[in-house]
Amino acid sequence: MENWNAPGLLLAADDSADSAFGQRKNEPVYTIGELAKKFKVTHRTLRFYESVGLLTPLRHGGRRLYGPNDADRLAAIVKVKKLGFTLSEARQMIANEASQQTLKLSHERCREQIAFLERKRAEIEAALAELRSIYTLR
Amino acid sequence: MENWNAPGLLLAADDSADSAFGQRKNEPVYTIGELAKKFKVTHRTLRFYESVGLLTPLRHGGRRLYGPNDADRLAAIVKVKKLGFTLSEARQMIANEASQQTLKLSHERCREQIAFLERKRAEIEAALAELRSIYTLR
DNA sequence: TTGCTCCTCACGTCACGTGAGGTGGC
DNA sequence: TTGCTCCTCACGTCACGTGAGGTGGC
Repeated sequence: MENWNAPGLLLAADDSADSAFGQRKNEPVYTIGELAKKFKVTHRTLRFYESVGLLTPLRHGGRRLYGPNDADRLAAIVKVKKLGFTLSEARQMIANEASQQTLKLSHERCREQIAFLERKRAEIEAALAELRSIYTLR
Repeated sequence: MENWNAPGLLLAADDSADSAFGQRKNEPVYTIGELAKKFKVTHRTLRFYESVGLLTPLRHGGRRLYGPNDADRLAAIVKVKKLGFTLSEARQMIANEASQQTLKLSHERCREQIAFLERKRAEIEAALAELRSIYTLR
């Protein structure tokens, strides 16, 4: 693929070529459709993230243009969401970070989330057991 | 507790004493607070279920009075929700049933739900693995 | 001219949560 | 009079989904 960092990997050090808009030059730029496809989200999701200030793409004409910074932020958001956190929490965890790959996740908050997901898993397993008994019973 | 059937158990046959309001006589009646406590739901939830036609309690003055039929229906709703179905699905599954304990759950729909919950469980387990690695890493 | 991708409203969805402001019986 | 439980609006929440109606470049 392109020279873009996969989610979870280190961010290439490039502190010299940031433009006035906070976008690095000579790096990939995506339309909304391209970025949506890359991260398996909808156009609507990207516009929604922008409306709540999580993404701030440039514009070319009326069209949105997403640079590497946007892609990095989106990668972080998607990752945090997969861990079961809300967008508000995502906002805090990726705020003011030089590298979005290093999430602001306290030990305490991490414990809580683990406990929360374990409860959810237990609920799902109870439901599965019940459904399987219903299924084989009939 | 009272002579009310626990969720999941058979419904006592009592087709002789239904009043004009579809409530059996000489059987427990609950206020909204009592029913809420019994099923560990909020007042708001019971009012919401009524607003969408899932429950139809009688009234005494302005106050709601829930009879055994309401309790049976609520037991069924709570059970269906625990299996991960929506309220719309709950409505279909308990519609026009002599006994709410026998859910209208087709083999096909049952399979689908099992598959759905297995996917969710896999997502949760992936998240847990990631969170645990983050937790021990720091 | 036709397709494709993009745009901006703006209401809808799901299952309630959360006040505000008030009533009625012990 | 004070508490307690109940009542009815009605807006808020979360994360988008889903049209409607229109634009712009190949």
